[in-house]
Amino acid sequence: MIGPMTSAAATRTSEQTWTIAQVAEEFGVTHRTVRHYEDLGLISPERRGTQRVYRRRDRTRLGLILRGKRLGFPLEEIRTIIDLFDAPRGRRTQLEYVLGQIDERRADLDQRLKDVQDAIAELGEFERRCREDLDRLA
Amino acid sequence: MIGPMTSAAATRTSEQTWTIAQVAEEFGVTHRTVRHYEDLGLISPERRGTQRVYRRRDRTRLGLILRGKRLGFPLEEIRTIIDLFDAPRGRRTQLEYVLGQIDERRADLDQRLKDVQDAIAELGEFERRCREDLDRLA
DNA sequence: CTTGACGTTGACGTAAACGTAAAGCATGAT
DNA sequence: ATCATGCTTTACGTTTACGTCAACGTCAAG
Repeated sequence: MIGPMTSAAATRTSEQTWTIAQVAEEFGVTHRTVRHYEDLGLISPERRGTQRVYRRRDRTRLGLILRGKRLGFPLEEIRTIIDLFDAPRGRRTQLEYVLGQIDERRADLDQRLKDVQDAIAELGEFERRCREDLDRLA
Repeated sequence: MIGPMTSAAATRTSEQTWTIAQVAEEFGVTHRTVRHYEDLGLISPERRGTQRVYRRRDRTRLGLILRGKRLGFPLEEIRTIIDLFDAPRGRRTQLEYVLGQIDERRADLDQRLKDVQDAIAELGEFERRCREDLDRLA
């Protein structure tokens, strides 16, 4: 079967769902990787019987996970970060805790931003020198 | 002994050098880490007899390595990148190869830049919602 | 000349992040 | 009914990036 699972006449108004093969394909990872993230508690798809059923929420989290990986964060840290987005924010103390965590994360990301910008700048400078060398050769 | 090695009356005009303990301390890593990078060929300090002698060049490379790590690049890839900076650029074909590599690297870094910017933006949006919640609680 | 303090080379250990079978269900198609 | 597909768990293997001894060299200070 091709395309999202719609279980025929059943849950049409309900949310769209995907199989593990579909999300793995979509995000360019293996099913093993997806299940590994579940083992670590980064995603928790429902079960239709024994099979995993992925919803939009799971795909969103998977996207956050992979972006976090591209930025070099370890999976455990990524888990605490994306859990933060779903954390309860009812009480004032909880909200203040969350806001504190946000500041920590931002400091981390600011460092990454500086790193990337510096790297890009140096690469540009290096390219400029290379082009100079190339011109001199002409 | 404290401070950089100056070998008393000898090489004063020569370059300043450091011991492994000094560079490790300076960059906040262990000596084991520094030697590991050497094993992988990311740095290659000279030897004064049996001991390693680090110069400015080695410290520069070490800085590049650690920044690459913060950006999530594997050490092997980092090696190819920083080797690029020291690559011979005498012939035109070599220069064109280097310029091609630069473009690949830049594409990678551009993706990282977008990732960081997106993450920071989402974090800001999330913080805004949290502050709204906090205001409503007041 | 012996003691530290620091440096060196193995060599094995480990944690993270999966890879890779192996072997068993479940379900639609023939 | 069986057969192929796809999903499942279990479990051991692998790679990366070091940690952690162990055992030895070396050199200035007491």
